[in-house]
Amino acid sequence: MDITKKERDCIVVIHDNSKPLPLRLSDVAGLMNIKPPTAHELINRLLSKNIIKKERGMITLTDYGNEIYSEIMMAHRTLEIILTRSGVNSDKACTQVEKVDYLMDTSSIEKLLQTIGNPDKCPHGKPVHAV
Amino acid sequence: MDITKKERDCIVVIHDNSKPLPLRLSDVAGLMNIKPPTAHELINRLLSKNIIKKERGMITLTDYGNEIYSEIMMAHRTLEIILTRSGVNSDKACTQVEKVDYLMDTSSIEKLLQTIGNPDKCPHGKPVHAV
DNA sequence: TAAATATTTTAGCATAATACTAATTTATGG
DNA sequence: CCATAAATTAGTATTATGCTAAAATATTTA
Repeated sequence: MDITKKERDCIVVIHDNSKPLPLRLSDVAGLMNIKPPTAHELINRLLSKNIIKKERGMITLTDYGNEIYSEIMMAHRTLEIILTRSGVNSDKACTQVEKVDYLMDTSSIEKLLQTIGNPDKCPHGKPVHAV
Repeated sequence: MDITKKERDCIVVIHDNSKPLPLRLSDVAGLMNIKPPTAHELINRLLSKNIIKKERGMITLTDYGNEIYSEIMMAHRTLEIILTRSGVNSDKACTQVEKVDYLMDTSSIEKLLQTIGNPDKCPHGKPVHAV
């Protein structure tokens, strides 16, 4: 399943801001700096792809959405580690990797991850295999 | 300067097929599997970005276009080497890397390249710093 | 050179992703 | 039940991508 950059960002925003309470459409709009109708459109696309679900206004990732999130994060942290180990500063590494972490196949990323020694922490201290 | 995936592909096609003769619009269309009007549109975008030039129907990269091409190739080969060294097969590495080689900053790629030992050949034997 | 062929360009249209304003509808809370 | 807040719809816009059909240019060749 291919997703766009905005869909990727939306998945990450929903995952990372669902505690203590699940997000509503207006929260997503606020967090993504877009207007509610734009968020509505984006959310509808993610709903139709079965990546998120909405129950009484509460937006959460589906199991499938969580899988996608985990894959994005695995790629993100793997590539981030590779860049920072080469001397790219953390913030720069993060912005660079954000552009590509949702594009590559998990099978290739897994091989990379193994090569760099299966670290369980990324440069920011978050687990490489997030849920 | 940001370019799109199709613009990236067009730059590569123009560079890699300019010998023995420079390409014409219909050649670009043929090589990219798109119809001439679509190629026309794409070529116009690249002309207005000063990436290519057209003289008597002959399409070539500008100096700026060649710079962009070199950066794409440097990123391509750097990432390709990293993937293949992790055990990803050449063809797979290439298709994965094509998705991202035009998106990342050259400064980060240069650091990666240094880390992997500044090889002057990529897995396919082409120089890492192509002109 | 003139006719035939090939190439390029224009016009018109379509889709997907992104984004907005304004208006309407639906919820929620007091 | 009413006021406010949130969500949705309607309408519009832009950029990138892609098409067909037609018109305009070039090029080639007879």
